[in-house]
Amino acid sequence: MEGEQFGWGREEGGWRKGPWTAHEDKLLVEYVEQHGEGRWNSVAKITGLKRSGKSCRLRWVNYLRPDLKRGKITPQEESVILELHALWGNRWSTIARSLPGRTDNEIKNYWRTHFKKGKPSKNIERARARFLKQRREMQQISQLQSGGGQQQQQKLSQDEAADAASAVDSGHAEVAVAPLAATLPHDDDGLQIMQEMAPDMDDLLYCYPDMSAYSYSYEDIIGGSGGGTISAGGSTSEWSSEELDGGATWTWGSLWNLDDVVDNVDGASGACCWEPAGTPCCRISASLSTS
DNA sequence: AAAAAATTCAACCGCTTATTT
DNA sequence: AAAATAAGCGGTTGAATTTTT
Repeated sequence: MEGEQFGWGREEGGWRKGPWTAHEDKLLVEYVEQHGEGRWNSVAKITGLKRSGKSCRLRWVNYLRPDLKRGKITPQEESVILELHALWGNRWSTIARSLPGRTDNEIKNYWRTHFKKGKPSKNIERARARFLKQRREMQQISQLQSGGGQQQQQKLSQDEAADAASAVDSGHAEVAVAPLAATLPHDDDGLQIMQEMAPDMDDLLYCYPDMSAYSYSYEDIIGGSGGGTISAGGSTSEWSSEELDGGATWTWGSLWNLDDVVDNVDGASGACCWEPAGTPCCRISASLSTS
């Protein structure tokens, strides 16, 4: 008999259930090699495997298929997921069609564990905490050395952040985003946090090393849909975000790709607006550099 | 060091849609 | 044309693993 594995691998109504054993996988793979995909109910008849057709199909589609991509979702794939989820909602299989080698199940799991509203990813929260802490420390240091030749970049963005803070009261925020620097904090997925967009808003702008960027926005900012543009180096990219299943208290702000923007782009800028009356709009102006 | 809490993700369920008989 | 069977979809579950206390 093949490994009567512990756990919930059980028999029920004639069908085996629970985790698949290596031997079961082998039987299924051999069946597909011989008969092709489909006709899942005959797997049991032909191979003697005690699994329902439904179970066989699932195992093949989600795990055994040779064209599956294994390993972690890449930052690029993540952007696609975010982008398409904004567009299509929970149409996982539709989204999966744009991600070769990834299954709807995998994408659904990824979304739920990383972006489910009201539950932003631990990684991002950790990175945020690290970022805020570092910023606090920086402020203390620059107070101690007040007058000293502190990094211009830092000064600049602080000044502009102050501008933004006052602008936010009138419903507008304009914030400079500091150039990408090696010292910026990053989270475990390789995200780099560039700068808070607007201090009053609980909102961060994230940027990948490859210069694709998106922002996450938190509850008190938004409850609806938004959209806007960001442009740099002569190319403009539009973005929009739908409202999540009515009355969302949390959603990501949007994303934009600067994929086609290369080399020392200065003065990238964009604007976003959120629909529900009374919610603040913010204008983003970024200064990005790839070196 | 151990226990508890949190996270992950493979696999399940019920329902819908498509295909076959 | 209708019933039966298969495939496909999305939400949910829970054992195993990882992280935190």
